Amino acid sequence: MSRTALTRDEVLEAAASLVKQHGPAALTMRKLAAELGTAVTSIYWHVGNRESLLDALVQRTVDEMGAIRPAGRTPADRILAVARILRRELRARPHLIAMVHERGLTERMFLPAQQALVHEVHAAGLRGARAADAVRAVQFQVVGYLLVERNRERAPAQSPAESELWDPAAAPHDPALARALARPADPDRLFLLSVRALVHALLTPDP
Amino acid sequence: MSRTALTRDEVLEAAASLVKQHGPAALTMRKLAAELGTAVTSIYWHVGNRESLLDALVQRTVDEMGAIRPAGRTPADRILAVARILRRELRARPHLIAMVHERGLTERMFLPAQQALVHEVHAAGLRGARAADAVRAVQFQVVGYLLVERNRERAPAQSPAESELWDPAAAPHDPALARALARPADPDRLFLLSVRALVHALLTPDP
DNA sequence: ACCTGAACACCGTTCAAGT
DNA sequence: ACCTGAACACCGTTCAAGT
Repeated sequence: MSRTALTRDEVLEAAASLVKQHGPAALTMRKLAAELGTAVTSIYWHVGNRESLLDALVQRTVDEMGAIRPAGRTPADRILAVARILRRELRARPHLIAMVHERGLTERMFLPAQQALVHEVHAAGLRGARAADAVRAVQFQVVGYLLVERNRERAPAQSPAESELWDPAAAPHDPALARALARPADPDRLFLLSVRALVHALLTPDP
Repeated sequence: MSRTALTRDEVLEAAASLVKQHGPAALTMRKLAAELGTAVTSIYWHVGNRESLLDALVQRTVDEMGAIRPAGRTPADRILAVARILRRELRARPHLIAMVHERGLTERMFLPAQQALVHEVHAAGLRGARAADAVRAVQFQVVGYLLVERNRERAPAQSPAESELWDPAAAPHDPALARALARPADPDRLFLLSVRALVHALLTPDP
């Protein structure tokens, strides 16, 4: 009896900390045991195995995502607010998106956001199947954007970089465009611009 | 001398086949060696190590993505065609997207598409930084959508499924909307709808 | 009820030795 | 130039044995 009794919560806490610091790949049962000062096999008693340990971690975070109360004057503004809130929440948990997705909990995690979107789309006057399409289009766009953004951050330096691909000679007709593409993208601005454009189109009645 | 001489190409071919069938995780050096009928260590002589083997595989596929020649009457139609071509190409290589991304080659792989988009956005009258934003917004949307779609397919059954989350009681004001959200999304339709909406907004001059 | 070490079947990789 | 088996350091997991 070298330490106070190990608890399941203690295991989850230590595992979450390892994942947060170095990503899910760094979470090995042996390192976790070392961190906790116990034998590897004790962990199995508390959480079953590595897979259900990760499941529990993911479930925990999904539960943390509470209701979403977007601010804004118009439905379009509030949809944009939902998108920003989602982005902020997910960026605070950088390893989570992929883990949640792999475990098939994405829809569960986005339910609060989806409900907020349904509300706003309804307020904007959309009904039935058309409203459902709008909700899903926004949801896919936001989640997709976050996946791309996350992957870009995680990826090592691109080679060749966009800056090399777009030297002015590549677009002789529009050097300003070439310069703009050679500069790194501003993810914040591009996110807002994209969502705003999509929402605008979805909420505008067809001609 | 139990077999004809092993070549680097032969190794890549066998590795590609393993990845295509069971995903990158199933590609172990030992299984690959068994498949080829050689000692594990022979593979190292030809390709260095597992990581550079995967690099070579990815590089190979990136090279396969040639120029993109979209058809259509208007720039908007041709941008939509670019999006469809990208979707088709990437869906033909289901394990590739993530692998390319992890290796930081996404921008390289999308260069042909990016050039096609630049051309169309220019044809639509956009210039400079505004054109660059439009190109990137479409690119992010398409890639993001494909990542989400891919993840959905790979993910096991969601629990609870959307159908359970959206029983009619959940949206008393609009039962048609609830029914639509309870049905599984049609990824084809949603993709076209989303891209069309975004492109429409990006190409329309600001009010 | 909780914890342990030994053991098993898998990895990727290195290296000295062969032809 | 090419191939080999032995060996190392790592995995996740099981299990019989302890308290």
